[in-house]
Amino acid sequence: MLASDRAALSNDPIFSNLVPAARADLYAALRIQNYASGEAVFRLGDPPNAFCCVLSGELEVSTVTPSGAKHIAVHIFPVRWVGELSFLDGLPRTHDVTARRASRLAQISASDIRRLMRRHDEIYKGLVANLCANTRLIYRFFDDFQKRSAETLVALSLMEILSQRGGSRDIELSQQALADRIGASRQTINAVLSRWEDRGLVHRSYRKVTVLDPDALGDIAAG
Amino acid sequence: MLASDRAALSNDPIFSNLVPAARADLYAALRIQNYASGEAVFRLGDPPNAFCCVLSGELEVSTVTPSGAKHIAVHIFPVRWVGELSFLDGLPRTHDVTARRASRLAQISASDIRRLMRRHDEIYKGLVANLCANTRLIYRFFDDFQKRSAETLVALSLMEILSQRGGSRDIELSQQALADRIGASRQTINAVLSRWEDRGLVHRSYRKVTVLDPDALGDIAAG
DNA sequence: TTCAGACTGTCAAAAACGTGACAATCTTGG
DNA sequence: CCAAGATTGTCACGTTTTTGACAGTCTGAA
Repeated sequence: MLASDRAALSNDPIFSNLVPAARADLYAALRIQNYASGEAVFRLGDPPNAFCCVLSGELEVSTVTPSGAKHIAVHIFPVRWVGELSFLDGLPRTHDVTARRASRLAQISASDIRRLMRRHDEIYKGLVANLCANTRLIYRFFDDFQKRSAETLVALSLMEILSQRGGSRDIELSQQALADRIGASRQTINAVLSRWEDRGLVHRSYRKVTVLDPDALGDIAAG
Repeated sequence: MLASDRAALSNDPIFSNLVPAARADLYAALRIQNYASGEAVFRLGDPPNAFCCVLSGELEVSTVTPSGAKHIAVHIFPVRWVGELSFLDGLPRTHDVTARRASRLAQISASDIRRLMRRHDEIYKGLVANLCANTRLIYRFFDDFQKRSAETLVALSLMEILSQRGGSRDIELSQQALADRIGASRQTINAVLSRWEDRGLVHRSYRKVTVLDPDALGDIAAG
């Protein structure tokens, strides 16, 4: 484990203030692993293999629709944990989870996390807290996505991603990826971004959108 | 508590096989209450007042969109519990919950459910199990709703409701309620149901849709 | 029983969105 | 460096869906 890994973990909102005994056990179970861009972390329908924390990089949580299109449910940035649901109910994975770029993950194997959940109530409660946060997020998405124009949905998605990773206003997503996230066509995304660029709200570049006027985008998202 | 209430509770998938001590405490905390059609059970943003089990009737879980339209996230039928999320993370209600018809609820007050969660690990785990089930349901909705035609969405919703309450094939929802559930206009719902009635798949009546050919509807939902 | 309010059936016009196509541009691996 | 593959910009066309409107029907409460 690198110093940067420790630094990342210290910002973990779920487990950063465990009692020392639980923290020691948790950290002892961590295995750092690098994933290449495009590499699968979990697969839909699989029994759970691990509980993971994104230390750097970015994960994509997605499914494939019956017609073969990809639907991206959410993007996950450091420092967030993924994969608690299957350990809390014992059922298969609900989504594919893929590294969207070179990413560094702290993983706990299935047997270790089950042991840790049994041994330390705080760790069990950490998984529950993570599930609560994810459930609130998905509820909000589900409701926000109803009866909204493509323009509003793009604004909502960009604002959500900005809020997940403060700092840069660059959003490194292709127009196709944005389309897969909101269930629109690439051309519609392109048209929306074109209009916005003309108005000076964003700047388009290759596989990237730079938000220039977050307030205006927020207004569109709220509309 | 009536005999019918006890019968309903014995079908509860979450708490029906608790150890006797926990079950006795849980049942002692139950307060049966009747709600009139349209009456509010929870309200979005409120601190949690109770954890509830629908014994008879039907609840509607909804939010209001910025434009004032209602979005119905899900309908809840007997015997299901609602309201665990706010007790697990201590945050406000995510949705309005309303009785869609005269309904009978078994309720546990906020202070009682918090006490029971602390005292009986099995009861805490019951809330977690309920949250897991609800989260899986909403994940499935969120993914299923992407890139689908209104016709497919109506079929999906009808099939989901049928699966929640086996038995009758009557679905007592107005066309407006169906529209609010899938984020479409009432006229679109009407057109879809008209087409289906012509083909003999459903029968329309006042505030009600009767499914005549569930297999054909399932095929449409899968498309 | 009656009546107000809710619900349904239907239509035409307009807006939003998807599809297919094609050329130009950018990135990446060999 | 170069070529293959991915990404972008843009267009025309067709389809789906929304919107607004209005008349007729049904229900539930007074």
